[in-house]
Amino acid sequence: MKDNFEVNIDDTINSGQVFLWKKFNSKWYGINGEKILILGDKLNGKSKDIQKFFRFDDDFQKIKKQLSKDNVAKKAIGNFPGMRILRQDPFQCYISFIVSSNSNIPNIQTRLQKLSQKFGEKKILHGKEFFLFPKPEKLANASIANIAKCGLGYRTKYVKKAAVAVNEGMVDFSSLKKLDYLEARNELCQVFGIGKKVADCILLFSLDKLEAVPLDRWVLRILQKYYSKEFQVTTKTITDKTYDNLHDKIVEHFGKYAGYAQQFLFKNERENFEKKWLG
DNA sequence: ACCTGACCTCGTCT
DNA sequence: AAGACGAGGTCAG
Repeated sequence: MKDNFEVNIDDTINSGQVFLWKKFNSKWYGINGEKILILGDKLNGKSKDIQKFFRFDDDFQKIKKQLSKDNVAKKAIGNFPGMRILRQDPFQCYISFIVSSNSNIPNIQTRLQKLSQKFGEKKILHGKEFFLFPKPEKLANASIANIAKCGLGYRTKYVKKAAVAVNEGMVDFSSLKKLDYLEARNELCQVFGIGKKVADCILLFSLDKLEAVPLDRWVLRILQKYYSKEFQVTTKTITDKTYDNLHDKIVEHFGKYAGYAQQFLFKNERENFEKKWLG
């Protein structure tokens, strides 16, 4: 709680967790489900929404200290000491990462903007126009043809089915939060279009499972580059079984905050390669 | 059980 | 300027 002043908003927004954020006149405006969040230079610690979103309930010093036992992570944390993991609106997070498969950040952002514009509620704030993230019901009842107009390609049917699953109660986020990590991941993977990587993103970024470690191309690259002794990763993509084996070893190595480790390593490596973030 | 290929679309790079 | 390339995966055979 006491080190909230350390939060680096830019680094946090630009770490591939969220996509519906824009900066106007040095203020960030973002959509989190049914809410519009506004962030100035410093966090307004009074707002409950902001506290929840930035996970002020986490003992950040303790987490950093624990992860710093690993030298590579320590360096990444040193470079981005104010980056946090965000606690997002679960439905938005769920759709966001389903839509992220085999794509890059500008692409993902465009798709989500179009979805919001087409199916989300319009709001005017500070004289600017915003669209809230669509409600599950709205997406569930949307036609395949209309969803497809948002440039989702083959992910169209994933989104439709995933929204229906939530709308009909097959997927219930508050129940998932109560399950342990692996049970919750198995549940999410039942949804058409959600594999282990996407499930891990949803769990880490919206369902409080800090031991979730999304193993994407970047993380695999990082493991090859810096952890050839600890984890033998040789391929660009991995099978389901390798995913689980690797995940077990990673949690063993980093501990229960492994998800935070992943985020620091990911951010650091992407910055090395100057990948694009949000505008 | 593993492995491989196909997959939509779009921004970027030639 | 048109064409190729690849991007934070998943599913099906």
